Amino acid sequence: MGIPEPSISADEMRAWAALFETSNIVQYAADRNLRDSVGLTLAQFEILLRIGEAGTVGRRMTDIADSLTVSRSGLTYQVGQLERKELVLRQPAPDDDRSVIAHITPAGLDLLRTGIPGYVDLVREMLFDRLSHADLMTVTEILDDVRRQLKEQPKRSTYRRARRSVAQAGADAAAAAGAVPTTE
Amino acid sequence: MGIPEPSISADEMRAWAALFETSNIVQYAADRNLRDSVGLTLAQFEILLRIGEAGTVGRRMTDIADSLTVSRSGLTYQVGQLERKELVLRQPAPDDDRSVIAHITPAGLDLLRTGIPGYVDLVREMLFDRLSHADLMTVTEILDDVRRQLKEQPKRSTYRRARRSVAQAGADAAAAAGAVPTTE
DNA sequence: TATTGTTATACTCTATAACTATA
DNA sequence: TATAGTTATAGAGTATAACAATA
Repeated sequence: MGIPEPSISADEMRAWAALFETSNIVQYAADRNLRDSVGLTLAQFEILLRIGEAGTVGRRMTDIADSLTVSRSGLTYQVGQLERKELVLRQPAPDDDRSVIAHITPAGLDLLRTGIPGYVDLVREMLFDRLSHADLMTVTEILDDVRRQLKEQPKRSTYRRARRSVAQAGADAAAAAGAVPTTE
Repeated sequence: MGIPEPSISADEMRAWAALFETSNIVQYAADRNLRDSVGLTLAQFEILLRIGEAGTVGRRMTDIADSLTVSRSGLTYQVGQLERKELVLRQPAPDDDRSVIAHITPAGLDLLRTGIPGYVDLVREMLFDRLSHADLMTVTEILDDVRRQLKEQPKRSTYRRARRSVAQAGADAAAAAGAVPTTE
């Protein structure tokens, strides 16, 4: 009766549900928060963060795409949105005429300065205030390791169409990680 | 120079990045996998899972919306898609004439039977094969606790528009968790 | 009056593939 | 030939608010 018994253990499914739901809840809240505070979606804010982190040298489009859950055409669209708001400026790369470097503008920097504190507070309130520091470190160690493994995979921007296996879909998706502000 | 120093510790930010990216990578892969194998998005598959889990009694629309990252109008749209594919059937609730109960059809059950093994395999390959059972249990305990706390918040379906604080956005988002197949 | 669910509108985003230009 | 990036098109999804019906 009902759906078939999954071949995965109940423990594993609870783990996946906890990871999945916790992450989604916080991401959803962050998206709402950022739309209100700075008028960008979480995805756009992350892109801007990546560009802002690069400082004055800017960042290549492909380089950005490789670290995010966007296809290259999707990135073109989103960076276009940021450029329309004058938060970002695109310029041809000096060394490779095929490449484009995205630079953050003063307005873009201002927006980051406005948005980051709320973003960071939200994540802390929803996540870290509910965890001991020991638990925090434990989760980080474990998940950071998994994440690193998943990212050691073919880049999404280089991906070429072909019949996909589950493994390939996984490998492909490894490049689809979202950006997050780093403290360094 | 560059973006301002976040007020959150580097440890905390690494934790958030690990959680965020790991979850996104696997979700992205699962979405691709399910589109290929059964022609549904991950979001649609989750909705179908929730309805399927309810068995022959079906499940109220609001009840479904409260456990997912969809607004009620969004759920109406997605369930409409599922109904168009004849995977689901909507009927008025016998006890409350305002309510609608979604029932899974035989075709819907077949689709779940087809899609679940690949979904489950993918999650295991990407996540659990890289974790010891002890680590798995540790992460689950910690995150499951956080998730439960986040979900003890006002329901999304009941949400009424108002000026939002960060805390409210968080509370609101607590209802936005994604569904995951349970083994029981 | 509050809740359930749907609808309508407009908009944002994504997928896909084709296309240009450079390496 | 492969890579970088853009574009074009169409379709999918979302947010918002308004709406009808019932509690």
